[in-house]
Amino acid sequence: MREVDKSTTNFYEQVYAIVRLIPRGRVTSYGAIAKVLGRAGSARMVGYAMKSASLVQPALPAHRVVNSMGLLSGRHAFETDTYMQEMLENEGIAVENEKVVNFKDYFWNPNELADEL
DNA sequence: GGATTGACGTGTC
DNA sequence: AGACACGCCAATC
Repeated sequence: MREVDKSTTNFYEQVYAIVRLIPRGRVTSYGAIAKVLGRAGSARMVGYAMKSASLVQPALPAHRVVNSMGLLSGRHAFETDTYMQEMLENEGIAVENEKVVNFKDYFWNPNELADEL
């Protein structure tokens, strides 16, 4: 676990940094990201940050971030409510009924790259 | 500056 | 299995 800056301003940047590191064809959860940031249990903050991520450039692969159940909870924040699903399917991730199929199998743990942060 | 809100998570009932 | 409750903490009103 790398030491993270406690500055709240950097909190968003930390989130963005991790999201950008998500490999293609993989997904992760808000809780996992929050955990890396030392805010385990505060996954809401991650989601909140992601909401503003739409304004960040380059655009983040936010479609690869879902909740712990693999549900595309943030799909509605995209240009179209189907954009997120289509994007995931385009990367080889099956999405059924608004949630990732075999989510556990596609799950990417950001803790593995904590050293690079 | 207190109250409300939220792209969540885990535990109970 | 599905519904409900509570905690978390920054941002926004």
